[in-house]
Amino acid sequence: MQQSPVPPEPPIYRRIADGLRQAILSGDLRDGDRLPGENALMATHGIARATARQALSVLINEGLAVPKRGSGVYVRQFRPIRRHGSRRLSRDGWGRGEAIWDSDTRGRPYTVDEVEIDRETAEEAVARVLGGPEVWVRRRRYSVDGRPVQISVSHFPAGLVEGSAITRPDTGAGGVYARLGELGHLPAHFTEEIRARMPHPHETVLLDLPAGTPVIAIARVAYTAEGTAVEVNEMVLDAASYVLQYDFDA
Amino acid sequence: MQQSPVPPEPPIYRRIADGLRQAILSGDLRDGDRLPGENALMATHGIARATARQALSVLINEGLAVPKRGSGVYVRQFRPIRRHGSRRLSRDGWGRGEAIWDSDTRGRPYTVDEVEIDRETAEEAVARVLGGPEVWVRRRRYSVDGRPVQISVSHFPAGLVEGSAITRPDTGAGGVYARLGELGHLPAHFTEEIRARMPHPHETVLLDLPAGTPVIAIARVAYTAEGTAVEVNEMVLDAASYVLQYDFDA
DNA sequence: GAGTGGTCTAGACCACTTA
DNA sequence: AAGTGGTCTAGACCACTCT
Repeated sequence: MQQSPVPPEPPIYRRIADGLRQAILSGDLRDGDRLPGENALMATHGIARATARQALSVLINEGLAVPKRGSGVYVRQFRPIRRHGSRRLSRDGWGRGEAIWDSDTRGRPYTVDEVEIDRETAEEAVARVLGGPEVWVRRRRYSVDGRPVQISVSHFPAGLVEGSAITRPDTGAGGVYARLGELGHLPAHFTEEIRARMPHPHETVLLDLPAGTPVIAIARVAYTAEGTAVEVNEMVLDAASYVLQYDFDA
Repeated sequence: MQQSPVPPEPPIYRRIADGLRQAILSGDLRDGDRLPGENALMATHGIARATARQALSVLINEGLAVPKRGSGVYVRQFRPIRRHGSRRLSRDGWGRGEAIWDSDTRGRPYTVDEVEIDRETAEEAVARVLGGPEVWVRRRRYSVDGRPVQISVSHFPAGLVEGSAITRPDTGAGGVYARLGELGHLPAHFTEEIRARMPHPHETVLLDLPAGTPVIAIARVAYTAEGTAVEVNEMVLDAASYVLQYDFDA
């Protein structure tokens, strides 16, 4: 007897996860809806508890569901903020200015906390770009609707900003860029390097991230018109809260 | 007796995961090294197998380790490709042109496969941008060093490219943009929207992604100088294989 | 108090890799 | 053949949420 090559059945936990994913992506289960819990899955599929948990953990690690202790597992909500990088100023919207992805374009108010300002010795990569290891560092965390969405760590060459408002909590009107301008080092060019990865544990805490949420890491360098690097800003964003947009010419 | 508030000990599996993560991040365990396996963790910590697995699964879902059946769990390797978005042409490197993150800047050769070209009815968001649902679609997959790193799906307005080489596998010298130029629709402006998320199952297969790897999704729209959208390109990148770079003016 | 998810034990059989 | 990770069962105790 010739056996035709049968595609092997996926394991039970995966078939269950596939069904639930389908229900979420098709819209049968909507934002915030409760998924069948461990007990429900055990009963309806006749499986052990560990197997039910495994099925749910697939969706949780995919970022599609969020577990809430003592309550249940829920479909994850999603409403990203749009962050503009290079924005072409000469013409505001090309074509109809339509975006591919939905996002919340209203400028939702954000709050800043966890402000820390220190004089430090920078790590090697930052020191290399800024031309020396002595830096002032401004750390802060941004929240929207009371939920943290971004951590930001800015580095400035110490010799350049020493004594200025940049080394103090309140930088005054216009913020650090206005102060850099007054010091004769107005940023004119930017480079942004972007990566995505799973968060480190301390980022998970600071951004209150559920499992299955990647972060977007942006390393932004500001240069003066003369080409001097005057700021290195390392940002870590909750990937579920952001859409980045860059507009540029060919 | 007054109890001072004791910080609760993390669970065993988490303490083990923390230790292993520390070993990885500190460099004690390097790229490709083998981690202690399930049996080793059971013996040295005196725990059940499921607990050892849970500890390892933390690192796997963080993208720090990769399991290989029948062999072991290994520290994940990492050497991203640098992809340039808007590149400032007038001056090649600002400052010393130093980058924050390591990356492979040599232009490694890539291969293209899974090429599919079809005439389709586009989904709503794409149709809205392109001004109609009738499109030609070019799907392809890029690999570097034999490993898939990117999926790309390009949409072109059917009425604009009908009959041109864009509707055929071989687009000729200069590729689709050269052909668009000949048709009088040379792209002059681009918009890129960027998101990061965990991959969908079919993306996991196409990109051969281990657990714990996010993807970067880029939706790129090309516009002519007149502002007509002539291409919507939706790319999905293995986040572990890429650093995106954007250069722009203030 | 009942139900939920979080952690953990002690087994079992399997497919796969390595030597 | 021995060792590895992949799947699965059948229990247990806990902290937490909901009503």
